[in-house]
Amino acid sequence: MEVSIHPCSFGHVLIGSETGRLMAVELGNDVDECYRNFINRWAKVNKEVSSRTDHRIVDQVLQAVETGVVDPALQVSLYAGGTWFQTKVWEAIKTIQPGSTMSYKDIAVEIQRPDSFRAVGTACGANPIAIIVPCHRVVRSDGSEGGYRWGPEIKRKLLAREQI
DNA sequence: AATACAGAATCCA
DNA sequence: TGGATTCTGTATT
Repeated sequence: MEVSIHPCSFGHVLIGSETGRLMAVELGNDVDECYRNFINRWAKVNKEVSSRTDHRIVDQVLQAVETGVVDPALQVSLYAGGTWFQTKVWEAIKTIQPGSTMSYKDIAVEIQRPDSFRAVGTACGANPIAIIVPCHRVVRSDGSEGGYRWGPEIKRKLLAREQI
């Protein structure tokens, strides 16, 4: 996987890609924190890391991070390192449109496991592709925001800028 | 083997 | 209105 780290309006963002597809997006306050998050998340998957950069993907991700608009041509891979349950959750999250939200319960129903809403929360926290897989659009069924792996402030900012 | 989580429905006071 | 109880998948201890 080709990994690079860039400054952005949320601090720093780590971008990982492989064979032309986006594999990882991590946030952090500085380069160290980004890389630590990345290592922790991918510890179980034996992946080679190179510092080569896929400029096309980096450009697409940086634009998405800064504007919230994701280039439809961006190829994303959800199938590396997650359990079956997590993969289903991420697939469901990816279909949430900008400006709209779903509850953890909604996601659970969507993946045919209506009682696993609590586990859905855990799976969201394991999302390897920040912002592009819009786990910030998953909120509590009572209307409150719920938690966020990279800090509730970022979740609030992301939701606020998408309000139609 | 037990606990802790980015949640939610239900029961009971 | 608010606390305890139960449910679920994973990681951590």
